[in-house]
Amino acid sequence: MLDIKFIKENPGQVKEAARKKHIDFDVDHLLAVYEKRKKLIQSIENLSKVKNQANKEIQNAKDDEQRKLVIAQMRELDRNSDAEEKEFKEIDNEYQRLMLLVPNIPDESVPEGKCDADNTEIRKWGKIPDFKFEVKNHVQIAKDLDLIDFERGSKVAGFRGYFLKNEAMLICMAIWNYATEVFVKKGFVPMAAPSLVNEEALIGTGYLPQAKDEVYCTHDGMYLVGTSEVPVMGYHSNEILKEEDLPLKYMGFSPCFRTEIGSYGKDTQGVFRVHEFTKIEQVVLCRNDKEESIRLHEELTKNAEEILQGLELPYHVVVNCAGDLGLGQVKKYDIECWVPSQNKYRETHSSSYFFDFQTRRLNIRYKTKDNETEFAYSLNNTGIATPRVLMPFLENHQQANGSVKIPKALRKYLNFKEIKPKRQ
RNA sequence: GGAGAGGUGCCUGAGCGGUUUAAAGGGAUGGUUUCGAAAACCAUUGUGGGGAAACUCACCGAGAGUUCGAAUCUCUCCCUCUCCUCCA
Repeated sequence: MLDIKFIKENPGQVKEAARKKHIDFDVDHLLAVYEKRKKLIQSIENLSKVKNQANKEIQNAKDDEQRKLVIAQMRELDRNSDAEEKEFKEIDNEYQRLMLLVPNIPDESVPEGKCDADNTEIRKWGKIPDFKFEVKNHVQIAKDLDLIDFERGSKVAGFRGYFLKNEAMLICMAIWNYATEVFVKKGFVPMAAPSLVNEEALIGTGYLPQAKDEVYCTHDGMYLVGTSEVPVMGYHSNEILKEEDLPLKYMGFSPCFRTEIGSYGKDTQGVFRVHEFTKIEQVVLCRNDKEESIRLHEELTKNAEEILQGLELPYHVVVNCAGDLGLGQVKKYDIECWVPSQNKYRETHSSSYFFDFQTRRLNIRYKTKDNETEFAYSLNNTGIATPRVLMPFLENHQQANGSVKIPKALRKYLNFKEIKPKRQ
């Protein structure tokens, strides 16, 4: 959510943001609704003032005669105010609805573009492996080594269902342990967060109302989160934090659920795009300082890169074009890992900052040293998502003999150095 | 799931139809005092909207209702606590 004062003073910037993000939003309509709402509020408040004064008169009335007279006048006033209040409710609903749909302004450095194809690479790490044998994709590797059972997965969980088995499951747990250790060392507070949440948490983070199709909801009006960013951001909702406690850095760990509506036919094989997965997420609240946001954004991105380097996975970082930004995002980097079978990089991480877009919705503020109350700024980035990372993991570490080698960083969490073919 | 008790300002907690522009205590901030501190005393101390300002409106879990008037009465919902039941 943006500040209505900002929208009023800078309608051009908001219009430009909508254009750049390829979002259809009528700024002039919002401002018209806002002005109408304001006039109604003023009118209703004037009436309240008159009524408040009349109430004092009733209290101070010397006799019943006078009291009855004022009461009669009040009844008349009430009759007129009912219609106005009804009109206000309608206008206010419309105003609240529209305010949730105003896009945040992308940073000047965000390139033009419509979709992920227009994202631009800013750096690369790691050597793309040069295999001297026929490369297998991760689905084949998983099948050959009995690591993931997709057939039985779909039997139980439907399309995109899967069971992680044997070393695949152990590796996922090792990756969680490894990543957790990295984040705790960096001062992040590790947190197992709820994945079943109420509507407020999803509105607050900017996933609802506009992306309703992508979220699972339950029969009792709860929702399954697509990322622990949602519960972890909700953690401090309606709170006033202390400036000296900022930045607050959390490592959220939770199952994640995504309907993947709108991605029919994409990545139908394997563990890249599934309905249910597990993710470690970095979530940060900081002061309302643009420079600090930018600095922390780079830091969160580097943290994720460090983990990929530990996993010895070649990757590159792209800056997302404006059309590939979410409603609230100011700027986003995706980190994409090299996938040998596809001969391209695929997204494993997404690092973004929001300024106060989320914290306004969630009402997360802090007291400055001068005792001013300000909205905090928020950021988040993936830490590591499993089993998605198994796709580049299994493929990049595959060996000519069909085994998969385990990178050193994970060895202390596992009692094997490679995944060997199982004897029949 | 069943029964009961509650949700009030930064915290504890009073108020149960008009004197509440929310008592009292604690905390915090400033001041007096002091070589300095503690203690004591004095003062200040919520949020949001409108307005240049004076000022004004709203907010006592959320929403609706009764009333000239609601923190206070009624209804619905949400949440917390205690006990029981069940349970990984």
